Amino acid sequence: MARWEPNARERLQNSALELFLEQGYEGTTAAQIAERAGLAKSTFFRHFTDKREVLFGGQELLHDLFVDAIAAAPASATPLEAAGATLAAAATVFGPERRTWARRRQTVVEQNSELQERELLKLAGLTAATADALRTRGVPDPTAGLAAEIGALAFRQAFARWIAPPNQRDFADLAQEQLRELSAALPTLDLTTVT
Amino acid sequence: MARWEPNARERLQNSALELFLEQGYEGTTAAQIAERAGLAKSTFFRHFTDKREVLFGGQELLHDLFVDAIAAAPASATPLEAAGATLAAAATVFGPERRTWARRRQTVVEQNSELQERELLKLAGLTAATADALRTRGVPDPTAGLAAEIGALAFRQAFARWIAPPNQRDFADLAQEQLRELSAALPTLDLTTVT
DNA sequence: GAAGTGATGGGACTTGGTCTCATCAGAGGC
DNA sequence: GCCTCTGATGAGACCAAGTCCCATCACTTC
Repeated sequence: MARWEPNARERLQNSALELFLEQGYEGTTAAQIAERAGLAKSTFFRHFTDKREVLFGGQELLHDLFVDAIAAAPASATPLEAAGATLAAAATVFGPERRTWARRRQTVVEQNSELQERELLKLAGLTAATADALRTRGVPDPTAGLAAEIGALAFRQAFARWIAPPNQRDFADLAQEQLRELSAALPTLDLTTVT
Repeated sequence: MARWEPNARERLQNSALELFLEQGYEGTTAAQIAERAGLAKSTFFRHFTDKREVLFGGQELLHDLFVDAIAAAPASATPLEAAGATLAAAATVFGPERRTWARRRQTVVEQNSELQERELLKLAGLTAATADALRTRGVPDPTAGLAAEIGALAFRQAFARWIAPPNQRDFADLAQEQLRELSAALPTLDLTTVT
């Protein structure tokens, strides 16, 4: 019997989510999470810088997927099309097998503002990376920032629908639909006069 | 001589900003802030729920200004014009006399991600309130969310320029300019085909 | 002058998070 | 088969954030 069971990181993530659902985020101690995973508190903080971070794995992966997706988009793609490519890339991460996990995670995040703050920071990072990648591609400001922001909005809305209980549709479908709806709505904001 | 010097809250805010600039945010203790303000640590947490919150006063005021500004906008205003009204309302808070304080505060926030998280949460709250106010006004989705998001982007960019060192221009000017630039850039994102 | 109110001080306590040192399993070299 | 090196872990001391409770004191009101 090995002293070290494998996948300590995963075990911590699963134990954390279980405990958060049972006792709430604030009602759960880092030491409890470690204990359920068969580890010590100090080991928890060796794997995650934060108690919050245990719910935010794989953010670097998304970051790279986004940047690569824009770099790989054809030169003929419009800024919003390039942003749409990031959503398609994200769909490879949000497969159907992750949906129930994402749902459970979401119920926890919704109940705690520290977690919402962390989520906003991560999303802001992805948005900034998207805007940078667009600028690298030659898209000028303020178009690059605007396209990234609209992409982020489509991402958030698509994610919310992907997780909404009766839903069975793919993330990719929902994301493209959201982006299409947003782009269709652009003319409705038209600014005729500014005082 | 009164036992309680007046303006405990303000004194704490000023002491905190001073200490953060001298020693950094993480290098400063809540107890130190309280001490410089002539108060006790427990009193600090009676005035601010967080160590972070000491840098985020007056958020409720902005919230109300935003909501009222949209409610007061003429019925003929387009969604982006209504969003622009929130920026004009914000300008009453960001007067020239607050600029140096805002600059100092910004240097602290830029150095710490916890503070950036908090700032993102506050801004997200304002954005959501703006979108809600637009919906109340009869603006349908997704236009309402989109207009609020663009307003928030204009706000962020205007704020950044307002505190950028050589600047002397009013926040109101900069905000309207940013919003105009963004709305002018909208056609450049046009999504011709979505795969 | 007595009672009430509100802001404060002080200190105990829990938990997040850091740091250091010892320990132990496995890989590879001899 | 033994030795050493490495890497993941455990244990515990330690600091600061944040909570809580209770005593204290200035000011107000009756």
